[in-house]
Amino acid sequence: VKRRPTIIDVARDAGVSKSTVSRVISNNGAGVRDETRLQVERAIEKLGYAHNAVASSLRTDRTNIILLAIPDITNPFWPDVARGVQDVMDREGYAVVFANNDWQGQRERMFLWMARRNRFDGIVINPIAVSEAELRTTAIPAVLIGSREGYANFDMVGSQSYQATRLALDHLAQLGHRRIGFIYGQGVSRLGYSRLNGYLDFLQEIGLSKRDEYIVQMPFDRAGGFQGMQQLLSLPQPPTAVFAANDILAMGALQAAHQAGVPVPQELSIIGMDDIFAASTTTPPLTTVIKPKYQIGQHAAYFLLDRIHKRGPAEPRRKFLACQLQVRGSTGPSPA
Amino acid sequence: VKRRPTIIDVARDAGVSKSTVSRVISNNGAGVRDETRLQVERAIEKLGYAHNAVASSLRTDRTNIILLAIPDITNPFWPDVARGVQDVMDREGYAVVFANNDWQGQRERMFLWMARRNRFDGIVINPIAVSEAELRTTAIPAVLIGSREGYANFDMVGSQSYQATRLALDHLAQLGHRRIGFIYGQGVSRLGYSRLNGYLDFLQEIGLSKRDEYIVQMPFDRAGGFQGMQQLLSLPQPPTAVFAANDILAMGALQAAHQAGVPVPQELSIIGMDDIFAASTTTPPLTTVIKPKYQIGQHAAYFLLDRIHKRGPAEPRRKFLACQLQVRGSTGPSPA
DNA sequence: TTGTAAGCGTTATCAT
DNA sequence: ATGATAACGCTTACAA
Repeated sequence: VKRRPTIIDVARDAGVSKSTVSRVISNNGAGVRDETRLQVERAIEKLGYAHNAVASSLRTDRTNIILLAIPDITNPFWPDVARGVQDVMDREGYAVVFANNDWQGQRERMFLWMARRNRFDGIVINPIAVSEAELRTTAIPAVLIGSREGYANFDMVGSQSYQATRLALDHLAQLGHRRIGFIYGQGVSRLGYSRLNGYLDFLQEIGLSKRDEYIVQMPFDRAGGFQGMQQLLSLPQPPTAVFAANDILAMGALQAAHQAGVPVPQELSIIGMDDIFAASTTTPPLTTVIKPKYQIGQHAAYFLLDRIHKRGPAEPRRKFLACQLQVRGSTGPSPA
Repeated sequence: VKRRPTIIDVARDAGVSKSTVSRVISNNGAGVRDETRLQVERAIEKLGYAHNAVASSLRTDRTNIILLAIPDITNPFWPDVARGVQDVMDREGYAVVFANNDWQGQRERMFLWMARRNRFDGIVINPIAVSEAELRTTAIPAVLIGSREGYANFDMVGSQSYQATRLALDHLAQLGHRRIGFIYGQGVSRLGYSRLNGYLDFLQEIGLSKRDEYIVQMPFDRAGGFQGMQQLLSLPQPPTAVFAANDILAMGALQAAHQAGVPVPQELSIIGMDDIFAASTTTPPLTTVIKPKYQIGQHAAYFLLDRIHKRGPAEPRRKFLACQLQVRGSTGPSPA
């Protein structure tokens, strides 16, 4: 029976005390004579010693693990954000693990509890069901991705989605569209509301009346976009342009138009949001609004680091990055 | 200054010993009088006590966390597999966290070290760079997803990809195709080799000579498929059918065909592999080979649980699930 | 059924 | 620069 070696075994083999071994390992050798350090390193090598982070965490109360909680790993929006988070966190020595909840609130809670029980050092989350109070009782520094009402005490990083909505709708209006549909996702959250508001405000501003049948809410995935568009196309007077709350929905919508034989953009314009990679490869390529995904991830990481190290202002911070219109082939002049 | 409460605080408040508190928490009350248990539970509630899994793990040497290491979170193949793993692991009380390495071997290693240092209980991995030896020194029960040469000591779960390749090529051959191209991914690994072999064997069997210019290796993503197809189309005598090693590549290829104005399937047939959701929504919808993704995940979890609990056979186990042809619109009779 | 006490493998404090 | 020693918060024999 061979136990895993501990620093005590290493200390014995190197002929020093375990404190010295610990110094070599965690302060990477600061305050240790070079010769001694080498001795210890040789012993570590020889015994195949592996640092026990669990014991270390118990003592230091830090794990160097960050949880990134997202609803839908299938949406290519997230990997870009994740890269931003990881690139920053990596440099600071944190590992970022993903927690995908598949739009299930229960799963989201489960992961939050796991993070708490295992004393993860921070959380970056796009919340779907968890309340601010729950997030607070987690007692782990957290920053939110996206814009949410009712999380006044947390840092938040997202994009200017109201502005982004306007960008999209303005584009359609300038092309002469007057019958503009809107497809957005349901989820348990308020996600999409700022876009819905942007949509409603805009209609009013340019003097169009709201038509309830032009607003459809569907599951936040490609199939949802597909269904949503089918529903819009089945109307006696379908819209000539459709704004989808994200590219995934828009791609589903585009697919539905294809299947129904409606030419895009000649008879129907479709615009999305996010600018995921796939948006550029549809037929026709999707007009959309570019969201600074990677930067969102980076800023979330910066905020989180400040929280973890208790530096920076105590009040919650907000950062909403600007978006940009990306015109491609799925939008064109209104047929009317 | 308010410390986080420990079982000692709870014990004091409830007027019992900390062993009793521990029993209430971890054996969920077995061997504790109901009355005492209630007392303890009240104290837990009152103090807002949260179990410290780090301390617990140090003692028990178990964390109840499983690492799922994958190369490319962007590929919708993985979420389905992940769901299979999670659904099984959930029931056993394990949390599954994702480690996405973006095809970077260094990242993969980093996560493996994290899993080791933090004493994760198991690993499900689709390895890209890490060797069997490295995986072994991790000293954590692991099972591999996919079929790989040179990991003789590990359980492996995947699909019958050689058979799957034949399914695809047979379909093309029956449609009369004689000039069949092959696009596969690079990655650092041998991934795709069984498919390459299947391809070469098949050509030989039906009496076609291998044409090197028909075999292209590209990055394992949509852009790779796009480029690969461009390359094939630029040949003096391009293939009439292309087999792509997965749907992502196939979708990129389809896109390239569209852009080049080559009608699919009239002048060019494209077949993929995996049957990710998006494959059914391209124009035309993609003919592909269905892989039992969810089941692969489930079986990997079963194997892993057996390893963790040291039950089941000691020898490495293999499970390769059968695939199935899914004919859609992207394949048709050879134009020749 | 409950309590006592000995670890688990570190890090941090204080001497030397 | 190094060593002794006391935590960190929990689980688990063993005893009562």
